[in-house]
Amino acid sequence: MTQTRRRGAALEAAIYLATREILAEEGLAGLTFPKVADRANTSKPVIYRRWDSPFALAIAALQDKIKRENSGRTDEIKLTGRTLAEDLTQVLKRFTVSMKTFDESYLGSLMGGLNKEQGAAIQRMIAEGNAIDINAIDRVVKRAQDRDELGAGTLPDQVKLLPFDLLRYHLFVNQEFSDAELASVIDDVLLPAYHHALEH
Amino acid sequence: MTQTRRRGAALEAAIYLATREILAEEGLAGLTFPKVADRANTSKPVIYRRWDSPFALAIAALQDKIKRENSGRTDEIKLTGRTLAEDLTQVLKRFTVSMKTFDESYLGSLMGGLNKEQGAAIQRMIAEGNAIDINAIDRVVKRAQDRDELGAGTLPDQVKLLPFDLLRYHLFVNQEFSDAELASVIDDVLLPAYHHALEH
DNA sequence: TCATTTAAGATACTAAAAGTTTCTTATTCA
DNA sequence: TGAATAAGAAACTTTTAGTATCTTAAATGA
Repeated sequence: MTQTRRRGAALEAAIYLATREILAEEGLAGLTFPKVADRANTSKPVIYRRWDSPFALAIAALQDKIKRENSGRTDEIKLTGRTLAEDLTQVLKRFTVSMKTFDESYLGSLMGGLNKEQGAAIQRMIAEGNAIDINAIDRVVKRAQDRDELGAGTLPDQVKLLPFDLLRYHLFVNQEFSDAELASVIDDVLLPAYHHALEH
Repeated sequence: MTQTRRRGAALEAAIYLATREILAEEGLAGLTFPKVADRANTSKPVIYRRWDSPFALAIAALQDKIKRENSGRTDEIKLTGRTLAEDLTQVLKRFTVSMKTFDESYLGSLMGGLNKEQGAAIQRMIAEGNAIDINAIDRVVKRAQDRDELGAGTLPDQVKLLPFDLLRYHLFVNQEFSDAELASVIDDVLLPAYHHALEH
């Protein structure tokens, strides 16, 4: 057996990696210091000396990953599109990519302290809710068409679901969504979108 | 001391209440049977006899609340608006209300196995991200204005943040967001909204 | 109303996991 | 090469989850 002993940055890197693996597999609820020490092939005191709580370690581990894989901020992209649509696509695609190493691990790991089957249970509930919400929008659009406010045709499902997704997101992250903001979304986003898709 | 002993429905109601309180305060990670028994002024065996896991109890407790406070489905509302905007407002306001007793407790509690200060830490990160994203959209809009694709003016912040919020939501709930869907959001929602707000 | 059944609750116990202390020894650096 | 620093092993304490047993209150029904 090679008598080697890691320390400093190399040791911390191993601890962060182990932490992220446990987070991915078991979520925040399953993240304990003994498990981390075990998985990183080190000992408990090493972990206890450095961090105060599993949550603090989780934050550190994820920030470490972001630092390593820094894929750039959305406002530092070189924009090369020739149209508004192309520029928006560039920004949002970059955002999606960086989110996948950020939110997915970061918020995803932290917020979703769920395992596989638990996640599946939640998925079903969301799917049921979506069907109901699409229905609701269909009725609203039908009424608008009947009174000749909108032309014929149908909206894409994700356009129908957009306001519900948006409101749910704000509830998730505990951000207030005021009546004024709701009115703005309706007036500034939904109405233009509906009229664009369902012109006379 | 009154020698009274609850059972059946009354007992379960107290257990559900205790469960929801713990969920709200400590999240799913903090939900344990002994804590519930203690808080509901009953004993551990009562809980262990009825449920297999804290997660199962959490689901039951939240479904119980939904059953009690059933505020109706969004597609069963009596629509009375005289315009598309009014109908949309009715649907989305009702959604917001019912979400507050559904998602907020339901998905919110389950997905966010976080306590108060942990939630606050996440809040700060989101706020930082938002500033960056608003910046990115400002640059995109500026370029479009420079090439005379859009007129003068500014978009409301929540309109700028909308696509980012939407993408984050989908990552949260682990729903794929395909390139085609992204393109549809840009073409069918964002472009009409931007043109509407920033007309020549 | 009283005997019988059912289920709640108290208590003590077991098991497992978290967290701590102490000491040894490998690594680093002057 | 020797002193300082930090890693790792191991034994220990504390806490908490989970279980088993028994007593007794509440419901049921002849």
